[in-house]
Amino acid sequence: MSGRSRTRYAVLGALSQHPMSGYDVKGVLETIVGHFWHESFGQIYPILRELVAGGLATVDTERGAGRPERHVYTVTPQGTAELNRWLAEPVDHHQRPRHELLLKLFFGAGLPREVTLRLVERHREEVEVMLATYGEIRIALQDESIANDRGRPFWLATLRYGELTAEATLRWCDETAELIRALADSQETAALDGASAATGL
Amino acid sequence: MSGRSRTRYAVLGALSQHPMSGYDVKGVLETIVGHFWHESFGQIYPILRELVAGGLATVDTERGAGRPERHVYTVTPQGTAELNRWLAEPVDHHQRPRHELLLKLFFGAGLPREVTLRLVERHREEVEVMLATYGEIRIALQDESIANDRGRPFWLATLRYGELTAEATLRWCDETAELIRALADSQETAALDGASAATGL
DNA sequence: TCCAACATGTAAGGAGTTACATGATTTC
DNA sequence: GAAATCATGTAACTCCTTACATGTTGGA
Repeated sequence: MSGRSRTRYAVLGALSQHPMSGYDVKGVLETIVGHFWHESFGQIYPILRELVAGGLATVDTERGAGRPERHVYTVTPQGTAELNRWLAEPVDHHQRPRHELLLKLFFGAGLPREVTLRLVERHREEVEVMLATYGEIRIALQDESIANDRGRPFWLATLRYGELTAEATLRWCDETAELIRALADSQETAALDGASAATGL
Repeated sequence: MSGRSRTRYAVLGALSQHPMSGYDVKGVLETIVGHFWHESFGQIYPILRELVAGGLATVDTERGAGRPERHVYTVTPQGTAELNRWLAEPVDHHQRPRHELLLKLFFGAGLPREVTLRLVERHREEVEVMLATYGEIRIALQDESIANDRGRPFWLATLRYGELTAEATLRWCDETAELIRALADSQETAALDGASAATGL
């Protein structure tokens, strides 16, 4: 019932691909969707229960000899309707992001230049790793088993979003690193004066 | 004491600019920092209390005749040390983002093309608004009162981040809208067949 | 006269993470 | 024999938002 938790829709969305277990839902959310969404088991399992209680999904329990139980969830027509209703709703633009690096830079003028530079360089490395991950996802999406899936163009679009913003971020990192280096020359003495206070020693 | 709440550092950061009230902290966080950070009063006031209790800040209460009380907080040297310690720490890369639009697109292949198109176009409009806001912030940062502030280059850098990623997003929106339109032609019949089921009617 | 801005706080509750608890099967 | 993967769930706790409660000053 509750407010604006989007977890139920992420789970419903995963199930809409094909029936699967809670463990599988987590897997889907971690791999292809992982670069822009995530859910923990602590969220997924209770939600699956709610979905069944609300008639949006059904469960089948598979028992292999001695194997752990496997609960396979299937979306009902009501579940599909509820998912599609939400998908068509305008995006809730209300949640503002929190970007820790930017916060650190914003208040980091008093730090020695190597420290802020390091922050930016580290971020650059992480973005490079992300870009590499996108490359892997792109290869996975070339698999012929999904070549004709009607979802594929949209999956590629979400990937493209990651690539374009990552590339922009890379450019920003280079620009900003350059800026900090340029700043260093004119602030050399100030940085030295302030170094001990700035690092709190 | 707690885990990884960054609220205390955001507040400490605001106070590090100059002594101010809780109301002012909110103001700072909403204006120049607003495009990449936010805090609610429900967080700010308790944190200010904690900061004083922990010796990281001090309070002065201003009483104008009949006016509401104004509590002005000042960072102590320990507060500055604690802030700088955190600022120099590598960014906690652990928090993955949640991008609602991408989630909707990812699972939205079954929707009529106008619906997904609308989602993308709406996003484009919002990004344009953001870019306009950045323009206003840029003008505010040209004010001569802060022209010599050593923080200014860093403030401009955070702004630049917003601009570069917003521009990349704009490009993505155009590309994706084009893609959806192209898709429509080949999926016309499928869209018509599935329209009633897709909208849940 | 009313509204916006200034100003401070608390309480309830929702959202989400992390750690815990448990155990089988498969692969190296 | 160990580690990774498959598999399900709960409990405690943190974080954060929202709503509530209250009151002043200044401008349109």
